[in-house]
Amino acid sequence: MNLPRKFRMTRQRQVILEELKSVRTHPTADEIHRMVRQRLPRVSLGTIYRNLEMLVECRLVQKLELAGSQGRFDGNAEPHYHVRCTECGQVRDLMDVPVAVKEKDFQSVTDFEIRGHRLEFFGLCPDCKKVQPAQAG
Amino acid sequence: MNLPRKFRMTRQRQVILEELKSVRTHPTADEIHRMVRQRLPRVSLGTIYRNLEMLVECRLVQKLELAGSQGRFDGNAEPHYHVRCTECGQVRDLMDVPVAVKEKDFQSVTDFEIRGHRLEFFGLCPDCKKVQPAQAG
DNA sequence: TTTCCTGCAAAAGGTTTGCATGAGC
DNA sequence: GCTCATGCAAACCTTTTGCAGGAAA
Repeated sequence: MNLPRKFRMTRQRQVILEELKSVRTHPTADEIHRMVRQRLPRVSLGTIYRNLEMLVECRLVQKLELAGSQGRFDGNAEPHYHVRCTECGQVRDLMDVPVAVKEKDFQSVTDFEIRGHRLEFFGLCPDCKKVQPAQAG
Repeated sequence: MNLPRKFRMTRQRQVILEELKSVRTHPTADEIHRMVRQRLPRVSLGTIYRNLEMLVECRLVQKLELAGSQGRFDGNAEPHYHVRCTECGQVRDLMDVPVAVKEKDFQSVTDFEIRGHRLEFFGLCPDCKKVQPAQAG
């Protein structure tokens, strides 16, 4: 991993990145803190936040600002969509989607200059689907 | 406005709803507090939050969980999309969009049961566009 | 040996909650 | 009069920040 010069590759930074790349669960800062603490027990939550911010800036990681109070982080910096389970809160990737949102199609109905978009699906994950099978209220 | 029985129509509740319906700016709780305080000077922020939560529950209002730290509220409870200015933070409606996101198209790439989606555009509002006209970094 | 980075702890925002008083119905 | 709702203030939760000591390069 080559960071832009001026940044140092510290042990904390390296472990945060490794842990984040190793999961597909889009953890919160607090969850990352718990993961990293198993390898570096003295790491502080402040360090997690500062490093995540830097990794986002370097485009090694992306921050997901989905519904819900906490920010989540994705070790895959490529733009892609997500589904969130409204019951248990877990977030998963939507890869290889067959269609795309074309920003051009929406440019005609606004005087804003559109530069990007964010699409998030919500519903029930396989496990929560078993518990609430049908279209409950 | 007919609230489900058990809820009372208090002056505070009425004014909050009126103010929210009177604007198209999707204000934050704090902004609503300031608006309502011009008519009810002693209203507290806690009351604003409690009432907004209740109005959302009654589907008279919708809460927008867009990027950015604060929740925003929309007096139009019909589902529709939004654009947010990345410079000044203002949020506007996107009405009469020519195309729609079809959830069915995305169902094939996930084992979640999709029940809804959220689409948010971001870019520059007309005013901020004047200041940063082109594709600045 | 110069910066940058860390751990710690406190502060900062936004939102929620406990409690005694006040007001719908 | 019975509840529900309010104002106030404190608590809460997530994220940010100040600082003195520590470690990359």
